[in-house]
This record gives sequence, structure tokens and C-alpha cells, in this order.
Amino acid sequence: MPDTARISRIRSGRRTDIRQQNERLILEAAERVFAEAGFGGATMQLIADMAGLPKANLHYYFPTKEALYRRVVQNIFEIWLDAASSFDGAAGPVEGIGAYVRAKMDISRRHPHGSKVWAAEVMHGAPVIQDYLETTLRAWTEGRMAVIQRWIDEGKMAPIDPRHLLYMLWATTQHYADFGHQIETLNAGEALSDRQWREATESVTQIILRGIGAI
Amino acid sequence: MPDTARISRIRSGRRTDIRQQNERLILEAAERVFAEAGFGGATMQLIADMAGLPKANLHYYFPTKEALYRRVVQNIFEIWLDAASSFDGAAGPVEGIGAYVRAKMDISRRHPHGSKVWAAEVMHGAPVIQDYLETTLRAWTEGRMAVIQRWIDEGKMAPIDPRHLLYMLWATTQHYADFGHQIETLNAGEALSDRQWREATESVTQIILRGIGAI
DNA sequence: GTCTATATTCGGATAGAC
DNA sequence: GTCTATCCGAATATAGAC
Repeated sequence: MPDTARISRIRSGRRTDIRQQNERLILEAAERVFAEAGFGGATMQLIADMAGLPKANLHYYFPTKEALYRRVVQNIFEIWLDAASSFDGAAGPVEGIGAYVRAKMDISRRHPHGSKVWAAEVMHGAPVIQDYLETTLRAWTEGRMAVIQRWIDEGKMAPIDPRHLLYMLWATTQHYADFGHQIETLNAGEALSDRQWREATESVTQIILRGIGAI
Repeated sequence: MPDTARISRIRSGRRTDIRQQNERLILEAAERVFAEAGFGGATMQLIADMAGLPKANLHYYFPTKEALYRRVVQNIFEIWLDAASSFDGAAGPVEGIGAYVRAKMDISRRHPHGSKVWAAEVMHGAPVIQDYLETTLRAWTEGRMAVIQRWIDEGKMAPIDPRHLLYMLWATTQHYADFGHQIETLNAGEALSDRQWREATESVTQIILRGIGAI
């Protein structure tokens, strides 16, 4: 029955397309609402309205509010892990840390909502992603600490505690996303321009690279 | 009627004592619950249980959940404003910024809940304290930027953008409170010891003071 | 000033028609 | 796969006895 098979494939294909598109719509809306209202303050109704779908559809694609939230948090974590590659294969701290700061500042600009959701999740004791902290993040951190320690041993930077350097990199770059509203208020109520983002990235990079004696 | 007057004074005095003590109990519990669950996730019942009072008493002292939250946020803001004095009257960046970092790291350690509540409030667009950002915080920021600029003009530090230096100071110090759970997880699940707090403060201070060319 | 009982609203989740 | 109508639990807030 080639005919019905073809129709079935097409139908199935369309269904998959609709599913993927709707899931994306829902996840984008959810990221924004969770960031702006917190998990407890977010409502499925608000997310549905922002996604342009009836509330019941959300429960069709994501069984519970928590399942939807979990996916949002996972998405952000993966984006940050990708940025980790900037760190690897660098000859020294100037290239490695410079690239990492640029990558993370770029993420802060393009995914401010995701960064805020992550921050809130950690502030609340990481009820949903504690396992990621203990496995993936811990391994990642120890790997980069080893790289930094090697740079220190090779005389490419001052003997800074690698752990606190990493915390400083996370804190300074994510601050531009998480506290973006405060920064905007102190910028006469205006969002940072392209030029201001470049200046911010440059300032952060310069202070840190000088601070660790790499330049 | 000296007798009744005395009794009345005593009664009134006791009432005031009870009021102050209960308000303090409620505010401490509220700070913790708001920090760990967010405004939307916090419940008056949970705060009441943690304060050891019946729920209705909370509504006697604070008319609404939002009024209670507002007081918590204001408390934190005042604590940070006090720390601002570390900045003033310093001969140069080594003393001024050094003292400010120490003061803010100390607050991150002693008031982690308050710091988290503030962070969440800002992340949500500062619905409650937007006026503080536009008045008090803006004035404070401009004042310190002028001080930093003077240090630059006097050749006491490199020509860093004062604004981004301030953001870095806020980001790095508050990170130890707001992301304390992540830091603890990466510290084998242990809270930082006295010694580790000193090392963290020292690392932050050293990197920043070197980074701005002050040492 | 304290506390029990309750009114009322709101939001997550689902049933069931289409 | 979509969506309306609805259930039900939970949480804020208050009434009113003590």
C-alpha cells in the first residue's frame, strides 16, 4: 500500500513539524516568564498567552509545570557548556580566558532570560539540577582548574587560586544578564548599545587578564 | 493618676517589646523563605512556621505578603548602603576598594539570604524597589564613579571605566552569597571555612587591584 | 495582642467534545 | 492534535472568639 504509506509519512512529518514548532514557542515563552516571575510566580496561563496557545496545549506537550521548567534549565546549561570550548586548546590565558569572556558576555546578551532562570535555580538550592552541579559542572570545573594551574606552572600567569578565578569569570559575565535591569536603570533607562557591550567586554577582559598577570 | 499612668507605660513598654521581637522573628524567617523559595514560592504559612507564630499573627504585624517582602528588601539595601562608607575617605584605590571588597564579602557571608532576595528582585525587573534604583542607587553610583575618576586623574590607577569596575565589584562579591549553593557543591558539599572565606576575599582583592593597576 | 475557623481567589491539571 | 469547561487543591486574607 504505497499510497497510504506515503500519506502516513507526510502526516507524521507534519505532526512532527507542528510538535517541534510548538515546543519551541512554549520553551521560549516559558524561559521569559520563568525569568521575569520566578518558578512560583510564573503561571501556565501566562506562558500560554505569551506563546499564543491555549493553556491545555502546554499540558499536552509538557505534562507538568515542573517538567517544562526542567527543560528550560537544561537548555541554558547546554548553551554554557558549548561556550566552554572557547577555553580549550588555547595556548595561554590571554587567548583562553579572553575567548571565554567574549563567549560568555555574548551569551549574557543573547540569552538573558536563561541566565536568570539558572541563577534563581541555584539561589533556591538547585532543587532541579543538583545532579548536574555534582557531576557535569564539577568535572568541567576541575578540568579548567587543571588548565589554569598548568598555565601558572608554565609561568604564563601569576599564581592565582584557579577556583576563585573561575568564580570571578562566571560572576562578572553573568552579572550583565542577571542584573541587566539594574545596569539599564543606571544607563539612563536605556539598554546597552553594541558599543557599550563591546566596552563592557573589553573592561572585564582587561581587568581580569591584568589582574592575573597575563598581560 | 500616677498609678495608672505607670501601669500604662509599663504595659505599653511591654507591648512595644513584644512587637519589636515578633517583627524581628518574622523578618528573619521571611528573609530566609523569600530567598530560598522566591516571592511566588514563599507562603505565609511557611514563614509563620519558621518564625514559630500562627499565620494570622503575620497578617497582624504586616498587612500583606507584599508589605512583608518590601520590608525585607529595604533592610538589605540599607545594609549595603552602610558598607558604602568603606569607600569614602580613602586615600586611594588600594585602601578604598580593598575595604569595600572586605565589607561586601563580609555581608555576603553574614547576610546571604538578603543578598539573594535583592538579586531576585532585580532579576524580576525591580517591581518593588525601582524607585530606589533610580534615586538612591543612581546617586551613590555617580558619587563613587567620581571618586574612581579622581584616582585615575591622580595617577593612582589605570584608566579603567569606573562604571564597569563598580559592576565587577558588585558581581564578584555578591556571587559568593547568591551562588553560595553552587560554590558549596563545588567545595565537596562543605560550606566555606573561615580560612576559605579569607582566601576568597584575598583572591578577589588581589585580582581587581592588580587588574586596575593599583598595585 | 493571640489564634481558630473560614471565606475567597487563583492556578495546576484534566475530561471530553471536536 | 486542539481546545473549552471544569475540578480540586492551595494560599492569601479576614472574621470573630478569647
